[in-house]
Amino acid sequence: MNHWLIKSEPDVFSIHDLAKAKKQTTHWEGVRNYQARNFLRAMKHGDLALYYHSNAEPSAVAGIVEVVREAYPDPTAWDPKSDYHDPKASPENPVWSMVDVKLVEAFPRQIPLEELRGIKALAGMELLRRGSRLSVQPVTAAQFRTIRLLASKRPAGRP
DNA sequence: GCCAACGTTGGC
DNA sequence: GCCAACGTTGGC
Repeated sequence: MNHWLIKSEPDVFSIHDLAKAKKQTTHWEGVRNYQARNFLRAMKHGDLALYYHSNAEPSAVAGIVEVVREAYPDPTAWDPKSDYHDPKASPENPVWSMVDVKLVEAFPRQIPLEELRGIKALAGMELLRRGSRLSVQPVTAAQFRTIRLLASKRPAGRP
């Protein structure tokens, strides 16, 4: 099983929105970066992903989701009314893909980016790379485990 | 709101 | 194929 990290701006769609969604499941549409798309296409049913809130206060890992449907065409790409419209795309040539993800857990304590930066075991994470803005990215099983464990503990350095 | 970093576009 | 200009992402 592979592990991933997916970003969403909570003002657009937060993990709490996902918790309220039908079957706590959503289409992960709107990815318009080829590298991110290729990672979406590599996702397998049952893979787990960290759900990251970007452009948030604070930006943080907010929970975990599970891939419940593997990549298929993203119809918002050829919808001229969609914010995600791409004139290159059509039903015959979808260009872009999406997966379906289902909520596994909304962390009772979100892990802010600043805290992640202080953790040695996470030093190699793509998310922490300077200038990194990839919205779908792989994480190692060890990184995934480290963050999941952090979410169940008090913040580092507090009594 | 600013701006650095990055990806994409298009002229040549 | 190069690269300048532009648009976007996302931390701060």
